[in-house]
Amino acid sequence: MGHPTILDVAAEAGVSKSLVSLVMRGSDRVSSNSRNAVLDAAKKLGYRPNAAARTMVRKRSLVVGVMVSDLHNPFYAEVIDGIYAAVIGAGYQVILTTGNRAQEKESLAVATLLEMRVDGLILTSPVMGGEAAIEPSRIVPTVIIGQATRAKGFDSVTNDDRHGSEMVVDHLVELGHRHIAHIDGGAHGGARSRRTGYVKAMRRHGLENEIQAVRGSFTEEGGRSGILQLLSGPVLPSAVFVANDLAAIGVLRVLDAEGLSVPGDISVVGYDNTTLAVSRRLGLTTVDQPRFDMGRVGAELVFQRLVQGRVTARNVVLEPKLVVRESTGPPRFRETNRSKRHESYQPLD
Amino acid sequence: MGHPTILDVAAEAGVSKSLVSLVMRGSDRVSSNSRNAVLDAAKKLGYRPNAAARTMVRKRSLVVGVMVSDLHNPFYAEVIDGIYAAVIGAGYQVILTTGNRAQEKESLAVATLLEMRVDGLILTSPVMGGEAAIEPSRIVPTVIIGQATRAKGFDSVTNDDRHGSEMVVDHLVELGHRHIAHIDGGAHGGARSRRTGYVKAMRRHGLENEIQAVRGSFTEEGGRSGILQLLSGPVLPSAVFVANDLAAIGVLRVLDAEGLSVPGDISVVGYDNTTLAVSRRLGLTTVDQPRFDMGRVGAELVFQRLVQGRVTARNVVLEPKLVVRESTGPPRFRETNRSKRHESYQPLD
DNA sequence: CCTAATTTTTGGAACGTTCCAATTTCGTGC
DNA sequence: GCACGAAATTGGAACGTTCCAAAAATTAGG
Repeated sequence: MGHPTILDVAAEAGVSKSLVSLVMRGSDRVSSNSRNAVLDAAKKLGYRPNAAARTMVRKRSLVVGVMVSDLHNPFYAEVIDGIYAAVIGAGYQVILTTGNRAQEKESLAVATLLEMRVDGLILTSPVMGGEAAIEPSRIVPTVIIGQATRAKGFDSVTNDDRHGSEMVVDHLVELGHRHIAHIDGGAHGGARSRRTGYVKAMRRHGLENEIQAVRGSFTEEGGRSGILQLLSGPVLPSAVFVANDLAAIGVLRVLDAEGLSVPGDISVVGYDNTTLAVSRRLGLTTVDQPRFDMGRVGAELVFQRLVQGRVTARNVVLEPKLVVRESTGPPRFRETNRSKRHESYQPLD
Repeated sequence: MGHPTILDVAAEAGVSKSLVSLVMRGSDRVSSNSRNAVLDAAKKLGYRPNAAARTMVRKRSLVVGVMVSDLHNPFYAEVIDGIYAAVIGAGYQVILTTGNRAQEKESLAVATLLEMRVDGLILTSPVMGGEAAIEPSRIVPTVIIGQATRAKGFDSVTNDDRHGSEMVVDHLVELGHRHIAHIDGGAHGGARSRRTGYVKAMRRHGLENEIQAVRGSFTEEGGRSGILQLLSGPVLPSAVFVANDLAAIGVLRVLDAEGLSVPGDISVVGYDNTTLAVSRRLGLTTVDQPRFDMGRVGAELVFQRLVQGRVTARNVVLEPKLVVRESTGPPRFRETNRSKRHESYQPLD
């Protein structure tokens, strides 16, 4: 005989199953006598409500499901913290599954959640992109976190990659840099915005002709190959803005091997403020995404649809924050020198 | 109107609900005519099985629940990979919850899983220790990963902390070190075994009088305070074995600030082989726990109880692996010098 | 073409809750 | 001590599946 049921508790307490149900749901229209009898019986038998049965009859589970694209990336841990805060606060539960960065595993993970009849679904940067949300969003309020999208049926929460990049360039310009290069993150969504922000800010500062963006990727190898490209060029930039921290680590490794000092010879900036950025010797200047808030807001968007019945899609963009550490500093040569050297290339300003 | 049910599909396909059920479960005693009709109808209506209903009538969910103590620690990500591999391979599903290193949240996370009627439960190093498993294990096959226990009703999977520590000492001795200090991890379970292994190995090498273990913790701050203690002592050890990588990072930071070179002036070893250990400039020599296998074996233990009906508790201890990187090297002075200097303290050998 | 054996299909009961309308119990005022 | 309203309690239906015994359809053998 497996789990005791509400009926076992009722028999033990000498009341009806309905009364037990009432007590379990915390109703206040139960005499304290009965309540105690039921509670005692439940404890004695080790009763535990059966969520499956409850879900079936209520037609909702009071659970929000989260598909985490990559548990290896501590980035999502904090997003999940934010999700938990909002979801638990609303009296719901959270369950997680992971797709481990593989498309078919992600699909399976989402399917599992949908079959469990979660009342809301949160997807963190699925590899298959916004596509992943289309089908689920027809069934259940769905939010994508960390991937911009302008789709109709679901919501998204992202950080303002473009503005984050602009802050990086502003910071470097303020330090006196002019020749600021960018190693981008490839063709991915976020990568493009970060690149756009870089270009836009450079233009804004009148550094149009100093723009130098090379192809990289969101991996250490991407940073490595990017910086090697820059090193093989005619002029070394005085600062390089790398698409994310991991790639920035790749850059630092190469610079180290080449005997170039950071930030003496060259300043380096990453993006994401991962633990990588704070680890060891040199702290990496980087951009911090408001991860906790991204999770919290994601969950809130779910509840807006769930509770208030909102149906129009919302795409929330949160402000990132520049975190200045030791990998950036003034350029070695007074910038006036450099700009003079380059003067002939500058048509205006 | 919400989800279509098996009855809707049956009506659409012009067959009975039982037949639809049969098809959905992949039975082979269905004519291919009916199968196709049902499959078409299901697709047309967007049918998705209701796990809650299935769980209720079958009295099992085909789900293994995992309570992850700390999603911020990438250590568990790989453990979870191992769990997934074994669980999915067995035709079950995985769902995760997290306790975020807080006792009451862990309890809630476990309760959620139990109410969902998971068929097996895996707990990764719960803060409340083995206690956490006692109650659940009366209901469902339960395994604790990463925390040694000799309890009766459930299983555990750990790495051999003692042997791991011994390997560290062996490695350092082989390099020529004699004065090897240890910064421990506090009163925690694993910390104690690591310390024991250190002491045991030192004795085995006849270095009883070189034993120097100071109190630390599994945090960066723990490493920092530990090394400061050692630095304030009369003799600087030529090597220090730190309780885990995070604390080792703390040690490296202090050494760096003090202008001591690693491994020139002092060798440093961590434990856990986290990404911290490989990041940036210096690779940290450390001990790698077989995380994937720990997860896999954990899941297998669940299935042994679930499928084969094993009832006696099993405590599986897996072998860790020494990973030698650049933070260890021969001591600066030939060891003969040092041992001569210390000869008077050594009664034997 | 009939019968028996086999394959395919079916309806009803069960799973453990919640919901709801109906019933019982309790308390109060006269 | 009775009537009445309020409070507390109750039993049955429903949720969407699986299971099972039984019915229906098909096939094979003569």
